[in-house]
Amino acid sequence: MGKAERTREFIVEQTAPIFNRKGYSGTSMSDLTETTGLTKGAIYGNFENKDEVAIAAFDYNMARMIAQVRAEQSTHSTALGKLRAFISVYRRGLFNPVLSAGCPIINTGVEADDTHPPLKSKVQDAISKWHRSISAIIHQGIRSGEIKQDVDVPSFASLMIAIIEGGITVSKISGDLTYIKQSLDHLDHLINTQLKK
Amino acid sequence: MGKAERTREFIVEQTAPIFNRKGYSGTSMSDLTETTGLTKGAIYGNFENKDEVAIAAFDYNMARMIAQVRAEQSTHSTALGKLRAFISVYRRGLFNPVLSAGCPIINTGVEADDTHPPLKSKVQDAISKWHRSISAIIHQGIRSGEIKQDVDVPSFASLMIAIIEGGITVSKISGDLTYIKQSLDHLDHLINTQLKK
Amino acid sequence: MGKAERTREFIVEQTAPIFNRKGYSGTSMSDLTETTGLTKGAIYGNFENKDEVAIAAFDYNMARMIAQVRAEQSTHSTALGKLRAFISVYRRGLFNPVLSAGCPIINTGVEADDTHPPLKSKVQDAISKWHRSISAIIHQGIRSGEIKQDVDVPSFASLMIAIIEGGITVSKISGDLTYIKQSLDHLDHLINTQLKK
Amino acid sequence: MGKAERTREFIVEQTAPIFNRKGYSGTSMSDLTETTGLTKGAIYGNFENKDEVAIAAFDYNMARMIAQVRAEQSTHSTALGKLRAFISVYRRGLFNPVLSAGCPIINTGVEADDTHPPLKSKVQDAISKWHRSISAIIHQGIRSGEIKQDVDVPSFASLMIAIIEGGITVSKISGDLTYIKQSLDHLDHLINTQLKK
DNA sequence: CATGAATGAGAGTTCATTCAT
DNA sequence: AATGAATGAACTCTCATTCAT
Repeated sequence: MGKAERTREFIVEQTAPIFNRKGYSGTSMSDLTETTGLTKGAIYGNFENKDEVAIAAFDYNMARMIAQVRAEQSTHSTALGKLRAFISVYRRGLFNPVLSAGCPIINTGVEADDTHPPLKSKVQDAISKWHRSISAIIHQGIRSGEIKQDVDVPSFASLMIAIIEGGITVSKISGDLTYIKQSLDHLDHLINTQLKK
Repeated sequence: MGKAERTREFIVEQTAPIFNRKGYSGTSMSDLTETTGLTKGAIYGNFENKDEVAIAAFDYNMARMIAQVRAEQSTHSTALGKLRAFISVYRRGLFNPVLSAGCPIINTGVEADDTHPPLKSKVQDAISKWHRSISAIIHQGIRSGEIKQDVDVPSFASLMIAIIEGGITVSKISGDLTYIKQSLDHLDHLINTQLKK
Repeated sequence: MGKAERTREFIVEQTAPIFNRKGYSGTSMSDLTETTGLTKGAIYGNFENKDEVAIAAFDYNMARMIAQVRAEQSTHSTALGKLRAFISVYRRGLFNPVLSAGCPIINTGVEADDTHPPLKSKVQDAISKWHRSISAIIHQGIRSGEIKQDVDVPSFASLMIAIIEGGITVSKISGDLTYIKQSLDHLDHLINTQLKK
Repeated sequence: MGKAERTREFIVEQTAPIFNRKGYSGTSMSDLTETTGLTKGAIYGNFENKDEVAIAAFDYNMARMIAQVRAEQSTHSTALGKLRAFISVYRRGLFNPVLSAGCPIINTGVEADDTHPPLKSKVQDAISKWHRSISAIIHQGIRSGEIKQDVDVPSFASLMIAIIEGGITVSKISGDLTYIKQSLDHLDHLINTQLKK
């Protein structure tokens, strides 16, 4: 890994939490220089502009979350276990460095939706990918006989995402962990009653 | 209502949708003058600063939503009907002028959480109030015999809010109405199976 | 004249000589604020961007030169007199506030040619207009019988412009007034021998 | 020629046309690295700073033009032939690689005049040298009996330079070759009528 | 009260130059 | 010598806010 690439990664690692916490327009280039200890020139030497840093930061935040889910999933061999891995990651939720400022999908999506097409598109991709990932796991569980055959897979995936995101987001902005707890408990219950044979 | 108050209301009505769509920092004072057709001075004559407009806009958006819920509730005399009124309002959801840019609670809360204490506090109040309102309706339903006695009222209220907000928010940012539909359908189901006697 | 328009004119008057002296890219917004005593906001309140100031400054410089020529021409009723008015203005040349930093057509054209299409186009318009103006005067002199009938009008106009611009520009950059003096003396001679009947 | 000197020449050859086209401040160090394929360090290893490259580039452009004139002059043994060599070089003018962006004397002089003393001084030297060169040829023609004795030598040299530079510059910025053509045709005529015995 | 020109701090960005490797 | 990442001053431009009219 060359020096440039290392610096690029360093900048992204350091600034990704700030973008997640303060949003795209709430994060200034000066925030980035203060956090990294680098100068503006150093950041512009490694990124075309602020957009590119923000996009890399979103990618980084997503990659970290996906890595956490994968790590959790790797300890489970069943489809239901892999599904519950999402819940486990979000249950650690606001104590988890990536999610402590709320889920990057929502944080980024809510701001970008009407103001920042490139980020919006990134967020939409992330949601689609997540939806496909959940669906694939359920299908695998159906094939393996763990999960009921008559499940409406895309609908369940949509509901699962909505419940998780609703829970974490309302807990984050209200400061009350009840929301995420109730959401995830309910989701566990749904998995046990609606999916599990 | 004096002229000043009428101008104040006019400004709030015109600018509330912009704040909901573009957020606090994404909305400039120039957006406000362009939308209202007024001058800077007219806005500063009626509001101390941008914060005060934003807060009034949030209040206005919330008041409109509450009014819609109240209108819907007034056509129902049962607790379950009143509860389902929330669902009806959000089901019209993204076709509804107030919610077309997503729920103001989430839109405002997500941005304000780490950057704007006064708005954050407004959002938290709105969530608490909503939670209390749902709880009160359930309690009333219990007293009237419509709703099971052993319901965990605060937990149900939390879950209800999380599911609604998760659905509308994920639908908004993904552009896919499935999320809100599945969420509200599921919530209807929960009301029928977990609350209704 | 409203206040905005007065400020706009003030900015242009004050900054036009700087643009002519230092060029477009050599003139910074800070040069403009220092010269005018205004703030950046005041300039940006009256002009879209630096380009717009530069274009207005070029127009202003051209207008001043044209005004000088017109004033000189108004004291002559003959075509030859009107033609010699151009020479008179350039003869005062480098002692004249507008031309003291060289002719704005050349100064602007040389820089803009490969770097600034809008200014380049302005300069080309100015040259065409000047060419047409000279041609029209010669034609009028032919009609009135002052000027020989067989003159190649466009060629003479082109030569006249080239000689004037060559003289003033070489004098400006060499610091030696001989060039402009010889050029204009020769041009006078050409008018007397090639045009005058 | 050592390696360092070869690199230096390579840089100058490659960048001289850019400086002539875009000017000193319009040419960035990045333009130089892109054009040469070298790195910043390579350029700073061979030149103290951008000024030094610009000066070397001006010298190179002038040397190329002088070489073209010399080559043309070497095919003529008479003073008038040597004088007409200047015209020939400028007649190829805008089709000639060195002059295609206009004459470096004017391009550099106009920008440097009020902003860059070292380049300005270079330009002034070039003009003086040219003036002396023309004067020497005329004197030689007088001595050899080709040229009239009563010619005002310095004045003719000044006029000649002004006409050439006016022609090429106005043609360059207007995009109309008439100016340079009329200027050089007229100069030929002047040589035949005012100098030639 | 309303106007809108002006303020001024700070935004994102560029670029000649330096220096550890 | 050459590299190219990093510097830091200066650049163009924005925007919430003020205040003379």
